[in-house]
Amino acid sequence: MPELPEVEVTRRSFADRIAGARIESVRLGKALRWPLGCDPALLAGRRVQAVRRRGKYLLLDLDRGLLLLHLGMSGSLRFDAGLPPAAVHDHFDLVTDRGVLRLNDPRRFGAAVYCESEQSAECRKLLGALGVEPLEDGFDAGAFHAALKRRQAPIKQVLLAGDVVVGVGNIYASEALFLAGIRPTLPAARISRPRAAKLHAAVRDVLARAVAKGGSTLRDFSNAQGESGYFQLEAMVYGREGEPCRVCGTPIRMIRQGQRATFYCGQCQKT
DNA sequence: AAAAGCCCCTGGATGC
DNA sequence: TGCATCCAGGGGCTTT
Repeated sequence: MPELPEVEVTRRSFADRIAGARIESVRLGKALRWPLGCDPALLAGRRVQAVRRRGKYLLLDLDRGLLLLHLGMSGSLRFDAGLPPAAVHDHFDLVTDRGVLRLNDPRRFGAAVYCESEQSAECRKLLGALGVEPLEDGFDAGAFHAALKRRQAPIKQVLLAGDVVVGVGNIYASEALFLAGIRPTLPAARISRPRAAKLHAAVRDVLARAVAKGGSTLRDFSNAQGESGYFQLEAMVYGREGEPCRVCGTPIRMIRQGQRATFYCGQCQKT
């Protein structure tokens, strides 16, 4: 479910409210992707100072150490005082004096991992290879083009890999390529400078619009206050196999790239 | 170094 | 209604 926009919207929905909160306890449910990495009791008494985002990870800065949270494929966070008792898929509760931060994640691809610091081996293993943030100034069209030049893999898979640019998930990869008029199967290295610039703009545009709208979501996304994205991003191609292209009317095609579905318009994305 | 596959897990939709 | 099959928004790890 969560790509960069959903993670960012989630972050914004509780960052200010949790900043300064004192951790009282941690409750763990069934195992997530990785173990917490420390004795939960060790966290009691620490304070949450800030919540940052790196790619699709959320970083909770504590007065000592930090907590990495990832929503995986099916995770969502809530932060509130007076949450109901933990239910089946609630696998992590950070109980604070201002409320409980709860990770609900049916498929358990998500994670909550404690790191002593951002320089720790554990933290670097998870965050070290991540590419640039698409919505920050470091995302530069020229550098983006140069990075694509070094990759022979299909552009869709390079976008998804996250080592060039982070946060572009399966939905927005298809959407950005449609906006840029680029065929998803095109080897990244074959994209010209002007077309790379167009893709650069498309990635920014689609992600920024989704953040502004409160997180697009095809199904059931809600932020940490339990509010749905009040708007469903109208997908141009994602999930629309066989339906007419919104620009030219040609039926949208679906293919598989690395076990993931890709959608595109054969007419608007000829090369 | 880069690319391609595999796999973790549960639930909902679809088909017989 | 019941059961099998397929599919899902991520990403680290292992193998080529």
